[in-house]
Amino acid sequence: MADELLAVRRAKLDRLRADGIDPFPHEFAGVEPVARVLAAHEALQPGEETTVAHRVAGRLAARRGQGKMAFLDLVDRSGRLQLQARQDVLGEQLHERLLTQVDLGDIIGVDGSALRTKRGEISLKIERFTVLAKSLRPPPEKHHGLQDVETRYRRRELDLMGNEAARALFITRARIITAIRRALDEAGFVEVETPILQPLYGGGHARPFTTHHNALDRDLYLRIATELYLKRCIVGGLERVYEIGKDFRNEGLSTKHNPEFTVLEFYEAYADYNDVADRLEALVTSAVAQVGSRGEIDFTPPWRRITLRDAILAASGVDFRAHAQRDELAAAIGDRLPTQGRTWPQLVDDLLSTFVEPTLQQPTFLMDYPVEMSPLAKAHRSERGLVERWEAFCGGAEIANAFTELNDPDEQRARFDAQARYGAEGDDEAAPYDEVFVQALEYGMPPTGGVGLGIDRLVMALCDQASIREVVLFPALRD
RNA sequence: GCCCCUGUAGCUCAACUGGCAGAGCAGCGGACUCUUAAUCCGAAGGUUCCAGGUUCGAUUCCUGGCGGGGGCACCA
Repeated sequence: MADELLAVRRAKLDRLRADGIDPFPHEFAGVEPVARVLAAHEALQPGEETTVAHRVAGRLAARRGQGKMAFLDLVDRSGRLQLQARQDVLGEQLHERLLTQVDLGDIIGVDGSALRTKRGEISLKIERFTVLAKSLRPPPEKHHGLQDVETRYRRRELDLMGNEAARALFITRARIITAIRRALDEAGFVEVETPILQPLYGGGHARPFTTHHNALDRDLYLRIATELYLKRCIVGGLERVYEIGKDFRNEGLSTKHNPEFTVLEFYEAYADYNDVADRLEALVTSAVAQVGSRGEIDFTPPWRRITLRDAILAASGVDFRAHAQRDELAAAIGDRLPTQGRTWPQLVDDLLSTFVEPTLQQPTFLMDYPVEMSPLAKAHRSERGLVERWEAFCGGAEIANAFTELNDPDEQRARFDAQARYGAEGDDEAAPYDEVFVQALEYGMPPTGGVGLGIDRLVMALCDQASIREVVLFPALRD
């Protein structure tokens, strides 16, 4: 019974204290990662012992043997190391304490000397050990790990503790982000932090979360994007800026959507959407170089670039450019999609998500979107009615979105007015008018290319994970 | 919000067509100085998610609820 398991561990805690041992000491200096110990003794022959001293620390993960010699497995963030406990080394009292008062799951520190056992495993012969933190609850099952999906998400610490693959994945995630940050820094970008609490949300098409500031007695929104603030940094002359952080969207949960998600946005003055496409390829390439890529997707540049029009035409036979009127387009679609009550831009989006998006397994840029779908993008230099925008897809999902940024303040004002009309017609995701942003453009923003990249989606693609919950440490769940 | 699947010991999983709820790991007692999913002996461990219903009898079938997973819708 659970209570008995807890009581046993409590009793051992009391026993340690009774023996004058602090089960929660303050520090344990000079610890080496176990991977370094293993690497240092590769050359040892089976049965060979050394006097090379090492100090390691970590969680006790397994124990074999209960007699005068026992083997223990110690796990730290770098790996797993076998410890050899010998009564003739430790003495009867300490040996007994190690085997009876120390439990699986306890954090212990060990001083010992390296050897390779007769069976060939590099190990540390325990000369001294220290309880660094007594574990009062039983750890996950030692060889199946923690399997229950709900518990893995809700109690991620147990998932990380019990499942090597989970630890490895989140380390990989961190390395991907580091690689991207380094590549941007090396390209002369300035990392900035813009408000998460915003008086007005903007930069995307989504419903926001609302919160309240007591002292100001006013509602604030959690940002849905960093776009408008980052462009104000461009206006101010920073020229190359980026931010990596959380955006929040008040929408449903799915394997591809978490209400808070990590996004990279970067803006580059004097660049257009073609230039920033090249840069995104380069960023992802540096991430792949750091961590490799599991799965079927080949991120080697250049990625396929195809216009949205040609992609939809090839997949569905419908040319949305030939049907500028809503009813005409609906007629061309016929009964392949429900068209009732859908607007022209929504129909284009339906064609994209139904016929094209699922087929985009390998990295692909879809170029040139209708202006109605893109209030912050600059008009296409040669195609009337389109803007210079692309979205990047892989594994059947969108990972990035970019445009040549609209920097004409009068046109931006007109685009906001159009959004306001959509809002009045009932689109509760229409972008709100942002006068401060438009005034910033009036001071002059250089021609600029900007990109938003979904970090969680990228990690999913690089790590071959089907659910965003596998790549977010603490995903949103129902209570 | 809708559809499908799912919930059994601390953990990982069994339990035939409705017939005494079981095993492994962990824990407990014991044996063991080169084990590595250590092994062996012994004893224990349960509100089968919750509430009803059908039945002589429900982990099993039915209804409702709660939680989870997947899909749809939503979501650029």
